[in-house]
Amino acid sequence: MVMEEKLVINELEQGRELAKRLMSNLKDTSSIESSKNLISEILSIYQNAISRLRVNEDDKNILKRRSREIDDKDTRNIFKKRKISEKKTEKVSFIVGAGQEKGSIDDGYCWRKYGQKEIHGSINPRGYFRCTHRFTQKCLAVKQVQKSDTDPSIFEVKYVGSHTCNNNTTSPTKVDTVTEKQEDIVKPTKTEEAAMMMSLEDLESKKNIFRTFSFSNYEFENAGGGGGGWKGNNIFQENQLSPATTSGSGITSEILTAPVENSETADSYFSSLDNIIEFGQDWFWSCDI
DNA sequence: GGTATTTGACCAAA
DNA sequence: TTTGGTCAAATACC
Repeated sequence: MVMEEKLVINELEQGRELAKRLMSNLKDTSSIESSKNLISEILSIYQNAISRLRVNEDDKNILKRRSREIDDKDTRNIFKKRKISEKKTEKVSFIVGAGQEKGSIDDGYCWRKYGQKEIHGSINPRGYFRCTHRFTQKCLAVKQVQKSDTDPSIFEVKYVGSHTCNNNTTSPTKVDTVTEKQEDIVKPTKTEEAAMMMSLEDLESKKNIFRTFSFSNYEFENAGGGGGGWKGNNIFQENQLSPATTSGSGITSEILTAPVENSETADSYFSSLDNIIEFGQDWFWSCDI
């Protein structure tokens, strides 16, 4: 690990410890001054960490440029990564609720598994699914499901192509995707739409927050094979947002811890945090908390 | 027996 | 040559 990264981790750990102390302080209303000092320290530490990361990013960009120059001179020994498909895809991260590691994911459609592949650099294999009605109705929808390396409770699902079939599973809130004008993009069910936030090709963005779900009836790690794992009671259950950050296979999402009293909470929470970091503690103290 | 999953082989992209 | 995506025979389940 690079020295700079160690420093960042160290700073973030300090921040975490201070936040813990702050939390205990806040229980005691008499120590408001102490709490303010702690928050100032936390903000300062996070600011440092962010600055370091930004400097690192600049360094990486320089290295990338140099690397490209070298590539131009000699491309024979450099492995080129497969270009991302130009087809529009939709990537969604799902969190499987506690005790549901072998639970299921239902998105309102019937899927049939046609392959599984070990992915270079990933611990977990990627499952390949196509619409059950591929041959009967020439539905070309495909999806890829992979368990997150960093958090086994998270499934990363990539949809490719759109459903042209009429049939789907039992989801009563299913919307008709055929009528949608979004070519090549799978329209999620209304249940999903109401319950999650999706990101298109921009999952690196820190403001993309995924609402999370638990599933039933999805046999991702099919132990026994056979016997229709996709039919039955497909119930989406909305979970509380839980702290998790996933990365892997180029699919990255951030899921934020926040109370979900209403649907805007997570967004405003992140937005506030962002503002605090961007504008510093002066802004912070000028706000009513 | 019908249907779904598993898994090694094959192919194309980079 | 490596890797990701798909095919299809073998296998398992209902």
